[in-house]
Amino acid sequence: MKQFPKAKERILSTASRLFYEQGFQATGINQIIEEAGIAKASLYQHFKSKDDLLLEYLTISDSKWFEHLKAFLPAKADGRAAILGLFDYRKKIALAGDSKGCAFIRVAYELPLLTHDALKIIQSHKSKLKNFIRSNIRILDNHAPKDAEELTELILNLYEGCGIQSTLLRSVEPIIGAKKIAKKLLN
Amino acid sequence: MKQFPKAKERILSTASRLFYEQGFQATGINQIIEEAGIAKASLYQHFKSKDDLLLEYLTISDSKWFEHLKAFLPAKADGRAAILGLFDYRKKIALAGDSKGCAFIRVAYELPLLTHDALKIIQSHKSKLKNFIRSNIRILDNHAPKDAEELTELILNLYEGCGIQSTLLRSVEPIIGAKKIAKKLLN
DNA sequence: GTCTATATATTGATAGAC
DNA sequence: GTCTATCAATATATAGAC
Repeated sequence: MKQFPKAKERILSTASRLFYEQGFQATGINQIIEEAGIAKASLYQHFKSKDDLLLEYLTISDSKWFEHLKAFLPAKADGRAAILGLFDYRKKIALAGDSKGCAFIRVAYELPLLTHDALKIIQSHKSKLKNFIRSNIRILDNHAPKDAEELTELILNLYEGCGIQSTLLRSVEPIIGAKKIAKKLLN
Repeated sequence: MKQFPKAKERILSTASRLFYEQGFQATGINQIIEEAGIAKASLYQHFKSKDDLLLEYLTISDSKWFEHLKAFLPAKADGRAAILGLFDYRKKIALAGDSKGCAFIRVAYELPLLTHDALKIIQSHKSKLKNFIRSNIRILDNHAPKDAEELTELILNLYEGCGIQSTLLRSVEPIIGAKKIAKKLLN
């Protein structure tokens, strides 16, 4: 029988939590092993380096984010409802006590000299987000493809912009306001 | 006769450059003094701590940002031209070789447990930016105040959103696209 | 696989001479 | 005000016993 939770999983979940709450650089290996309750050598048994831990953190955060979005949205939400649900999703996360904004933006802005691998994961995540918006715009849009693409960019920027405002102001108001605007844009 | 540049100024400009290029935590006191060409004790003669250096960096960046914007915009630009100029300003900065995105967002996202003072400077900066947009919207807007405020938020989110996209993708295309959209919104 | 103990480098900050 | 020398703490990472 396998232990639950296994050491590797405990390390990864602890590191993920700390990376998000404090930032990557502000989180030391020592704090991770202490809070995970394992020895330092055990961490390096499972992860090559701290950077390796970051890659796994980003990979898992990416898949979890979309899983949770899917679980959050009403089963048959598509088109307009799906896009508006995206703002509700952001609002829900922002309201969850200790939100620090988008985890991927956090890492990208903290580490301007990011490794190629880490940046690729982040860009891939945001690309999938844009695809999500685009495909739902196309469902409802009866305009030319060019207009649909422009609306996609507008909604995406509105979404990212309100996330920034919300994080800097420590308030959900920018998200609420952005959703109202999105509602009109999608009429 | 005073030296030029004085030690304090050399420290601050070196620290500012490194904070922006590498991030705050990734920049050590040792690197700052080495590149500034002064002794460590001299740094602590002028600045109480590294956090103190951060506060001065943010304060100066704030005022310089608006100075440079003013200098960048055509003398009589107001209303529509001023807002579109804002996107050109962002584009110009993004094209300047080593751009790492908005300095204030960088700090806020890197340091989620920011001191009250630092966060206040950042929020103040973004508040001034919103005021800039709002006042220029009001010049051209003949709608109700409520609509003007909504348009202000939309433009602000569009501006911040394209900054994020541009930084993550290492491309100016999101800024160019956002300006096109802004142009239509302001018609 | 997990542990203790250690290695080496670097961190932010200070004491005290000049 | 500027310097050299040094501080204690912490960083990431590894060696080797069990």
